[in-house]
Amino acid sequence: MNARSPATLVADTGRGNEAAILNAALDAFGAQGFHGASMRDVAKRAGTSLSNLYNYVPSKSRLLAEVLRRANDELVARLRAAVDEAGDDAASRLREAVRAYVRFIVEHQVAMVVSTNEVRYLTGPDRAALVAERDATQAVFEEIVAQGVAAGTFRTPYPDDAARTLLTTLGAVSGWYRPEGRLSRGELAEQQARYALALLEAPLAH
Amino acid sequence: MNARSPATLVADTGRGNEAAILNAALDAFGAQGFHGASMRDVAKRAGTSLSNLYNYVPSKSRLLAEVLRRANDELVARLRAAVDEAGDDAASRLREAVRAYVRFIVEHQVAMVVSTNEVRYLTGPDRAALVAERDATQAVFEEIVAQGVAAGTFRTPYPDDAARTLLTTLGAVSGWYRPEGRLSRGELAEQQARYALALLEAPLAH
Amino acid sequence: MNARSPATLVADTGRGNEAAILNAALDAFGAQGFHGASMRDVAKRAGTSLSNLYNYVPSKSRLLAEVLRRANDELVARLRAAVDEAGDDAASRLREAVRAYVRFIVEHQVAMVVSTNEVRYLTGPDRAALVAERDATQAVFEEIVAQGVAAGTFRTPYPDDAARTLLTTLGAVSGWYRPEGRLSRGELAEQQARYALALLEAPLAH
Amino acid sequence: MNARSPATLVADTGRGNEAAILNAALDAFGAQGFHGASMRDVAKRAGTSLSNLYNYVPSKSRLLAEVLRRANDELVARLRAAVDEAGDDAASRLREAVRAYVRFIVEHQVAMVVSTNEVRYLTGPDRAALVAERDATQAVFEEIVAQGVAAGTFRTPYPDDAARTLLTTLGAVSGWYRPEGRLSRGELAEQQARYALALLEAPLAH
DNA sequence: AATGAATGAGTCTTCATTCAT
DNA sequence: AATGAATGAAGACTCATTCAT
Repeated sequence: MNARSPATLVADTGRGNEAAILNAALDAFGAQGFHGASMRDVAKRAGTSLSNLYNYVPSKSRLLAEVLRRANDELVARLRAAVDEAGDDAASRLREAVRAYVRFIVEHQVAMVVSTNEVRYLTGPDRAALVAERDATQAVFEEIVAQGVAAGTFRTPYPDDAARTLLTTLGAVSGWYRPEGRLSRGELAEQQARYALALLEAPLAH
Repeated sequence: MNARSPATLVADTGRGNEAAILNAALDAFGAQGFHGASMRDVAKRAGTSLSNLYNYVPSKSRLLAEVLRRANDELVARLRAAVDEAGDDAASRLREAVRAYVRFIVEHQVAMVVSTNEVRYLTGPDRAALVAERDATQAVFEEIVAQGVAAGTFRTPYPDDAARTLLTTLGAVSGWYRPEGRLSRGELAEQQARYALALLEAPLAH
Repeated sequence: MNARSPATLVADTGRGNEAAILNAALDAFGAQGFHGASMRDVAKRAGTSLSNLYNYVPSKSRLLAEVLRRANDELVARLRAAVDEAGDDAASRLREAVRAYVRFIVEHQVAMVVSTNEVRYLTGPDRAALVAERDATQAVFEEIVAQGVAAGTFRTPYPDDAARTLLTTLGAVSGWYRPEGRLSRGELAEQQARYALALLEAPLAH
Repeated sequence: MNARSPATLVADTGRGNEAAILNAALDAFGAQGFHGASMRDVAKRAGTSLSNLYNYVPSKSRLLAEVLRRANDELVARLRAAVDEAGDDAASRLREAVRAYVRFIVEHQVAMVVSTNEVRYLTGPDRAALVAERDATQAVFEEIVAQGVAAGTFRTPYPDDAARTLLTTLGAVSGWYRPEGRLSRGELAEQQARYALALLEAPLAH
């Protein structure tokens, strides 16, 4: 799988059509929304029969939940790895976090779109689990912001809301990013990193 | 209607149940999404019969279109008024635009949520019309950014994408704003204005 | 409607297809059982479309409940009327009750069959309501039995269980009665009345 | 297995899961009816997989047939044995037959319930076979009745229908019997025997 | 004998929409 | 402008059954 091509989120799980189904669900929900996509649509995309879906997943909403869980797992893992490998100072850690985030969006745009738009249709424990994972993502950024503010690197007067604002801004990238767009992946990451630092009122070189 | 309380978007139109239906549609689409809400849901919320809906609106998608059009009209009007009344310099015009935007969100949160999440389900001319209106909104900000960059007030190296980023960031406020939240409406506007100026790399007083 | 021909249970209700639907449901449930009959079957029998059913009834089980309720109402009403019109002594009151019961079975055999076999598929309040009505039916007989025992007319040592046994025995008639059978309606009633009196150990003329 | 506790109908057959499956089917059909119970339900109750069912039974309806056949075999066998061991006179033979019947119901209530309610869903030869067995059961009672009538012991004017009425009355016991009920097994048998004799208008000691 | 994956027909129910009144 | 009745297509999900292993 070329790193440049939009990778499918779920690799073969060694269990029949499972991966195909999860990826198909992601695509279907991305293209038509959770309520706009039917289980038949998903089955068609997965190249299997409608009823066979239910050998893998007990319901449509659990299918959404499963797909979102996997997407978030992947995102969180990437973020943590990126931050861990970055240097010590807040600015470079932030930069690496943003880079990883952008990379995830570029490679799994649909996953991000679905993640952003369809979580609201989760209910009960599935919703709670997802919210918890989102909080974990946010915590990564909150910690960096706190560190930078403590060090005097970030001078924003609203550090408390900054991480959330950052995340929604970043997440929104999945709404308009096009592979054939003006900016390369690297430039996009650079741009978003600069936006992030500016938002936090880090001193910038002009 | 007290300006502080969440106002209904559509005031009485002098045509039977029209306003009730449009507002009901807004609420229904906001609560369950376009495909998740049924015409029956809308009728119930509007306090009328299912079939009577079709005396006012020819189809469900036209209902969405109509509702979104009104929301956008209102938003654009407010933005233009705010910018016109502001001073001449880019920074204060931006500040007023952000203020107006935040005020709209606070007063018509559901309208903003629906506007953000459900446009994708419009098709054909309805979609085109809406996109055009959105572009008008964006143009307001683009013009301010261009002005500020020309005047050297905004030093962002990415002025082209800045307006869009600004708008999505602002729009996202509708996703988390709660009337009972920590910040007052004024403080929220102030915060968002500061974020905006920071993003554009306007010199800030520390 | 000739009293000799099997009458439909529900007469025109003045509300569209309602009567047709309820009678169709009765027939369908009678012929194939509650779970064996599909809503499509009911619709077909009623001469309307599947979806139109739901303009009259919210669910399949509520349809069963409604049908059973009406059948029981009719039965109870007939029983009470018959007993009221009978003389004072237990034996003749019993005889009239049995007669009325048999007449109901003959005229509404399917209703009785469904009533006997499909109540078990009711749940919740629908079940409770039906059970209550059944108890009302049983109470009619219990009272007669108690009266007869008190008067010394009925000498059974098991008066407590007699009413129930009587009712199930009578109800079972709906399982084998055939209009073209050996016994006329009157003879059938006479036979069942004699069985009933014998069961209660009333002195019989030999 | 304690004779007092409700025994499973089918003992180990020495063929893998066969007994478990047949007993599970009985329970499932008893709890939800033939059409209300799915093969999946049966498999779950049997503790095996859905597809494994088909290694023992070719279809759902044959499963019902098999189960009913075994139940009836057992019942007929018990009846015959009881009658054979009884004395010569009709009254005591009837008494023993009723006793055996009640004992069967108490020990295999579910089997009786299914037998009563679900035969109607059999078709073709399965149905014919079952009907034949039922006729055998009825014949046992018919013969006793005939004998008693001939001897002047039973004075009912309707001997022809008496056996059937007796059997449905007895069978209905399975519909309301509860192990924790007021009457012991012996008392229940006694009560039903008395009902039977009364129905046949045998002279009773008062 | 046992399983998990697969399927096509069928389940109940809801959909957006139309029509007669 | 307003309603209740009506409809055909589609919704999610389950059915009994088969097949490869």
